Amino acid sequence: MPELPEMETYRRLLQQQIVGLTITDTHVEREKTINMSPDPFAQILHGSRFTLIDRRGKHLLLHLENSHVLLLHLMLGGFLYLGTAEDKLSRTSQVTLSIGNRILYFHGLRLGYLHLLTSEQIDERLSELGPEPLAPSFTPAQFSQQLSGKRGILKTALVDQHWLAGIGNCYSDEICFHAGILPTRRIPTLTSEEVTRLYHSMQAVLKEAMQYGGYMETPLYKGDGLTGGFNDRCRVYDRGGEPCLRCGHAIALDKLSSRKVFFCTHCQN
DNA sequence: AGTGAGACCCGAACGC
DNA sequence: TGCGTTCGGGTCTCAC
Repeated sequence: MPELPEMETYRRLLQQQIVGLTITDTHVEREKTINMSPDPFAQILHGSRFTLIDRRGKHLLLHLENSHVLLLHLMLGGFLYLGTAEDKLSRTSQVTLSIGNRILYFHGLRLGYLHLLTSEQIDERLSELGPEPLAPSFTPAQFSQQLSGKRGILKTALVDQHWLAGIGNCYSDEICFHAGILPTRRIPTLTSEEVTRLYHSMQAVLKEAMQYGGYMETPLYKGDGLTGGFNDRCRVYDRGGEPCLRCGHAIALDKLSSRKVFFCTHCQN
């Protein structure tokens, strides 16, 4: 579901929309979503100001001036909405934060969570994540070196958050399609030329998706013209049976350890 | 090390 | 219309 480009879109927009503003109220409808009782949660947050919105992999980090950090993972189906009290959706929003004259809704956090942590706890929690695919330090040589130790299937590696942080089911398929390489390939069979192509496709696909605001269906706020612009730009993901946009052959849908894989057998090999 | 299964959770989609 | 059932999907954990 929400992957790096979606979370990065949220990061950019929230950075503009809520940094500098103060939390005036909190509501927790589902206690499991947070990591403490609602009372201390409210006590720490109430009156605190957002100083920075950051992202690591698929996690969003909302930094507060009291040195605490809200760590958000949307998992599947989670989404955010920044609106007024009248905008409250009929579906449950597990946590809401009142910020200025608006409310930040955390919707659909079924398996997702919003944990309030200290900066030390954050470092601990995020230390297991692999490198950021778009970090300048993540070079083609680094990518190639990481792949060289692996014998498994390409897609499995791409979606492994410990190995590389931020890519999920959709973008792994989109990247492989862009590179013309089957996601089901065994890593040792990849030539160095193919590894280089994969690296550049990863950069291109993630950057394009970020530029168009990712594929989230709901805008972050009224008038948000960015979020979801990548929705109809997916080339293979969720297009099983539909014609490939490059060659017209039907997009194949397969399963790889209970995970869907979409690819074009004609354009990818 | 890689792979697969099961658990987690609940809205959505489906079947009758 | 409405009730019950199934399914999905990221991540963690535990087997093999």
